[in-house]
Amino acid sequence: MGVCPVAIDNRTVYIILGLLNHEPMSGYDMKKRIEVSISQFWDVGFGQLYPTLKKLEADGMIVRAGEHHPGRPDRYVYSITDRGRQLLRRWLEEPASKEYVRYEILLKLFFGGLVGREANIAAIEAFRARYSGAADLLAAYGEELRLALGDSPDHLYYLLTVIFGEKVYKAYLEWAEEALKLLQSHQSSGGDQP
Amino acid sequence: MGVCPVAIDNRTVYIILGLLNHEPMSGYDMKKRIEVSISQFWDVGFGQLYPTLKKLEADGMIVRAGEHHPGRPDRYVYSITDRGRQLLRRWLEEPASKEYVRYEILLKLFFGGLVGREANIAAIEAFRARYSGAADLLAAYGEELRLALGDSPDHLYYLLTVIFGEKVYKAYLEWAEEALKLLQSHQSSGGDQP
DNA sequence: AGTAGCATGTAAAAAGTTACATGATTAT
DNA sequence: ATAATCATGTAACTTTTTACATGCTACT
Repeated sequence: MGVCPVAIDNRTVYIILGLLNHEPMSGYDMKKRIEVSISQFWDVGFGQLYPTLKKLEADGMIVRAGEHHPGRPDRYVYSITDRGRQLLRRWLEEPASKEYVRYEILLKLFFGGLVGREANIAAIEAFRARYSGAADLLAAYGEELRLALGDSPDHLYYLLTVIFGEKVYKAYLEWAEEALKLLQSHQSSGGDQP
Repeated sequence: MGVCPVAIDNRTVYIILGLLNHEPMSGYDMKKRIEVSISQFWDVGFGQLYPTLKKLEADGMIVRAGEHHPGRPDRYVYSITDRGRQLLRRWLEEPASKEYVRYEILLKLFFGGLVGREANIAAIEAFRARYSGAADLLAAYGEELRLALGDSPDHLYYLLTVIFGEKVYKAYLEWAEEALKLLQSHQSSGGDQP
């Protein structure tokens, strides 16, 4: 009591607690769950996951049940405790921090005058390729979720995050189209030295 | 030669080189420039900027001209060297890394079932408030840039990054509207303990 | 007299990435 | 046989954030 033993800003903590609040699972399970949904807006690697699990257990936010299947890899299933659920709820009720983004493509375009049209067009094409498939996949997943909305109160919340992705990916693709048109209409002379 | 002395993944390096490629300036100047434009898609703090300047100078990518105004704070103006320009160009021609995003609001909504409607609605309202003003400001800046397109070949590239922001912010706001409507139509029973 | 801006930095801590290490099982 | 998946983790490194430290000038 008194001193808070768990880091406040470490979102890995809350991702773990959030997943365990739904059902007990192993670190490996968490990683898989994260990959198919959460990673789209907040990714977590093994290098963060396993150490954070240890810390959360030491602080009594989660408990570990060792499952030693002889002849198979160890598998430790974690569950959330009441203290952990409290911590999770406290975080959920705090205002969310500002969005954090890093777009290397925009960095390169911002300084794009140095290299000329072709390199910049190629960069935008690559960007578009990254999202044209992803947008369709997300839309399909969104459709599934919309149909299964009644199955669980959580589905509505999952859907909100999927709709976010749908809109943002659509914005990405529209931008790529417009950017390519703009670059093609303004023929710049390229940035190579004479 | 042989070993590359400058870190490959440190984008602060390229932001510095990109700015200096345009004109010589001090670290403090760079920070201000970054704040009004680049920070929207890649922010850099003083704690990264000054140490990176030292390293770039040690590696011969930039040179420092000391300006000791007696009675005023020291001011060191940096310029890019040919080696620095080479490094910048090499980076510009490489494919851009994948976009990196962190949306805490989506994390909270994903686990939003635990706290009930009001907290989630408040989070989305706060998100909307963050961007409704920003979107207008960006649009105004975009208009200026469109009118001044002929003044410099760089303006077209700046405009591309501004259009990106316009589209993405618009997507944010549309999502917020839709999300609020969805939450209000599906009256969930709240997540508090009985 | 106090605040804001100019201008430089450092130190420590936190967060995140990457690579490595181990070893079983299952599918091709 | 070989590759992929299951399953755990550690160590080193890089990156980023936060807080601190200094001191002058100009404005209110």
